[in-house]
Amino acid sequence: MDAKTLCLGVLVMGDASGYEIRKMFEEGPFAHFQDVGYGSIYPALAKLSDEGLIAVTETPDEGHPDKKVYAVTPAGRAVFRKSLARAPMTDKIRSDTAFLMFFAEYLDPDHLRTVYDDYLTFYRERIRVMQELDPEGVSEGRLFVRGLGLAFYQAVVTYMTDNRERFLNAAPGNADAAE
Amino acid sequence: MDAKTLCLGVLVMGDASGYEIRKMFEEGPFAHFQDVGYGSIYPALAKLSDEGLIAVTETPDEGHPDKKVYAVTPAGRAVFRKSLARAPMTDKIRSDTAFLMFFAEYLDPDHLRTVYDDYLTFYRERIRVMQELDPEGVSEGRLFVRGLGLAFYQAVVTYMTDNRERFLNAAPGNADAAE
DNA sequence: TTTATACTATATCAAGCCGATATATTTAAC
DNA sequence: GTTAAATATATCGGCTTGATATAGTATAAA
Repeated sequence: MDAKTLCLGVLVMGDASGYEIRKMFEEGPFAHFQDVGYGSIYPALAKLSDEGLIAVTETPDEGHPDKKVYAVTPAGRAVFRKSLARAPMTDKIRSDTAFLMFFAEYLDPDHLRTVYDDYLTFYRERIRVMQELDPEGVSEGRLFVRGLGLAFYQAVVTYMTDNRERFLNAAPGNADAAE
Repeated sequence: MDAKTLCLGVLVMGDASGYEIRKMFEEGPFAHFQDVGYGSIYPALAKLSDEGLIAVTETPDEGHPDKKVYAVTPAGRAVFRKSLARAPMTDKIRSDTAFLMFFAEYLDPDHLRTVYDDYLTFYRERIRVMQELDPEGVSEGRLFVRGLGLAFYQAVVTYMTDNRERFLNAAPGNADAAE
């Protein structure tokens, strides 16, 4: 999904600024399966605005300087619906930590242990935060996707907890460092 | 991880051509947690070559035309090890399918069902392929990462199998199509 | 046998994305 | 009273992505 579609998705749920859209992907409901940064959001909003798919309202007062709140237009809603009607492309998972663990034998054992435990801590914390959501009034889609995310994070934590000692001891550590 | 490090990683396991490197990420042992295409691989190999981190051997005969086989140099091995010594950045998961399911209420129910079942089929097949690997002579790191991948794919399949009927029936379908 | 399809193999390109950075105000903390 | 964090918009170079071009080889079908 391109940045334009992601922005439209956030806006069909309610008006938002570029900053607020970013927060949705950083900490909000999309954080565990999509990401888009300012460098994509602001150009996307400009293009969507040009195409008449969203409308902007500038609010100069209200504390912060020149906040621009965007709202999706009926045309924007139609375009968003059409985007969803297409077959989605396959998932993309990029885990540098998995790549690093793949090469465990090339690593200093202490570094491997640190990376391993930081990774576990990160996902345990993420699960904790996700479990806090109050399901009251939340859409079926959002609840389902949250459950899916929880299921696989929990699988990762379980696997890594169960195999921790075995893996950290089995990895020879710095195998051919003196080559 | 940038394309250069990913290429170095493949090459420390054994000499390979650009085409063979690509296959490692398309179908090989890295397929489920990293991806890199020709558009990144060939420029990366050129740069690594310039920097003396890999050496190229052209084999004009042997059937195919001008196949270039790359081998990592001692300097390349050192650089690769240093890359792994850094703290890896957090995982990036981009699931357009999850995004689509988040907005289930905006979708045609038949389309949602099709996407849902295609997704399940895709991951069931991926699990089947991953389970085929013969663990004989495979490194600890590779076995661990494969187990991790299997664990979370299985979690996804289990969750989606268990919640299929509930979700597909609960999603109202085309909720506000006539707005 | 010829034709078509798939595979091996390298390479480039436009469009778009990513991470970092710049700028500036406001709120919160110490 | 000062520092740090949060709010807020925006840009930029470098890199990645997906598509495309090119071309020989192997395999299978007609």
